Amino acid sequence: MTNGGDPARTLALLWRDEAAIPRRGPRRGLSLDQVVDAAIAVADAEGLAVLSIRRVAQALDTSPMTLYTHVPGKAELLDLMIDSAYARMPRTGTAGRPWREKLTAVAADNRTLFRDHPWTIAVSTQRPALGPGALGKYEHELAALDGLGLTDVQMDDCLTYLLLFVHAAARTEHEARVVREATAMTDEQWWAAAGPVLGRLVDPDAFPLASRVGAAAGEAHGSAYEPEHVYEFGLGRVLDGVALVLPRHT
Amino acid sequence: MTNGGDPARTLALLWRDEAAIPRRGPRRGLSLDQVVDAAIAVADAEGLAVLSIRRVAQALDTSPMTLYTHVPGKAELLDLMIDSAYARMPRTGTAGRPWREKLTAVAADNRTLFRDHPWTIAVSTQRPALGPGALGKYEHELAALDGLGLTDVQMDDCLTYLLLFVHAAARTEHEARVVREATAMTDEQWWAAAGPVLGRLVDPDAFPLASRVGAAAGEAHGSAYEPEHVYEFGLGRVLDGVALVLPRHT
DNA sequence: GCCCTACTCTGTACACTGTACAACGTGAAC
DNA sequence: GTTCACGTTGTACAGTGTACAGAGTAGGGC
Repeated sequence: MTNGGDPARTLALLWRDEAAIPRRGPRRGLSLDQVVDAAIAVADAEGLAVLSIRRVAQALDTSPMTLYTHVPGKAELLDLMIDSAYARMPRTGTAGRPWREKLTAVAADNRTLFRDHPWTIAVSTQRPALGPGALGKYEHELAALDGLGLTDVQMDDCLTYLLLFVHAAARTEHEARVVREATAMTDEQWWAAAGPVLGRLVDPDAFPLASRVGAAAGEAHGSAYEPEHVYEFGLGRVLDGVALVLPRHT
Repeated sequence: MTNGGDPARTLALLWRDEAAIPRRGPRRGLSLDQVVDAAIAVADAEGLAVLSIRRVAQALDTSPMTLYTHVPGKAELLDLMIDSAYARMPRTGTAGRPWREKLTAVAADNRTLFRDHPWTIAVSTQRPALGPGALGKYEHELAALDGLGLTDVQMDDCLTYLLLFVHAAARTEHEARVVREATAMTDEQWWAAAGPVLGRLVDPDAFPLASRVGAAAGEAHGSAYEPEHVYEFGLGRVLDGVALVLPRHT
């Protein structure tokens, strides 16, 4: 999705490198920040699927091709959007608190990011666009793992693992909401439509465990996936897993 | 991505409901399985981004609109593709082995699925298309958690948690490969291009932890994300986390 | 054996995407 | 004052899912 072209060009944009801005020609009618902010506004309000160059240009009351003088392409625009979202996301201060609280706060901050800007869930973070936002985020999150007796590599491992979980949980939660809105059907309505047909087509005795456990899980949390429960259960297991890596298991 | 229209219609297709096949009209030149298999072949070979109704029709040497007599739309086609992949994925037998081995095998089988059919990573599994493949998969995976003293709800929780991790790990691994191929650049080449520019633009003292830990992690596993390491480390933590849920911690 | 009609197959059409390209006007540097 | 780098813009291309309408086919009822 992202990672468009020349890394050097993208970095110059991310860090607003003054050496890269041209000295000749007409004045620009728009600043880079205006373009990025408009793109974020569109993505927030209407989703990544609706985000298009034409749509952003429309929001800025200019022509689509004008944007290409500010940004090399859509991929780089996404890089800039992500870094801007990183720079503005919450960074809860937890200095002096127990490590479990610190990591819970890091997870919560990331969850807030994914909820406020669901489009961040879908863009790749491989070869991250290392802008000021991404670096500030990484620095802040590493602080939660500092001083626990972990090696540098272990700190990175644990953080990667934690964020992998939060990202995945946010993705399923977001998918659930998208499906609900796209089908204009709650899970209850969906099951009401699917259940009887399923009952007619499939023999429960052929899938005894699936029938029993599926029914129990469906009854426990409202019918299907309960994102809140997935997150709470998962985060608990993640922290338990990390605890065993710490020199003093606390 | 998936979850198109009428659940009843989709279920009838998934279970190949004979009551739903029409009795009148000309003979069809194609079977549903041919359509699904052709779509899977295209997605395997060329990726989900290239998978289009026109492309599948071309592979079957027919016209695009013909496919719509077999399948209501692209969403339902994806449901059918997924269920077919589920039905054919490996199900390693681990009866009588310790629970850790069982869950490791479940994770490995899913990882194999995601590697053999990377497009399965990107399609939503919310409100899963409950076809024979999905049910068989669920039944088999629950067996790995049976008899450990867990409640039904806990069995579902632990399985969901494990699969969430494998899915997320597979996603980052796949993204890394896509980025590498799309940019025609190895991570080393990318860093060689980005590193010096980054060094010129950013002051390491402003991000002390990030600089130190990032460098250590980059040096430990080749430059950036090492998917194999992420998987091994993560799976270990997942199993440690699950262990504490078991009545007898073993 | 015949007809009706449910069905399959297909070409065309619409609104949408990212962005290459070329033409035109602007304004800073020499 | 001239030059030419640069910003702005309209048009164009190849692609997407699928609605719709027309044409041809064959099973069920008589």
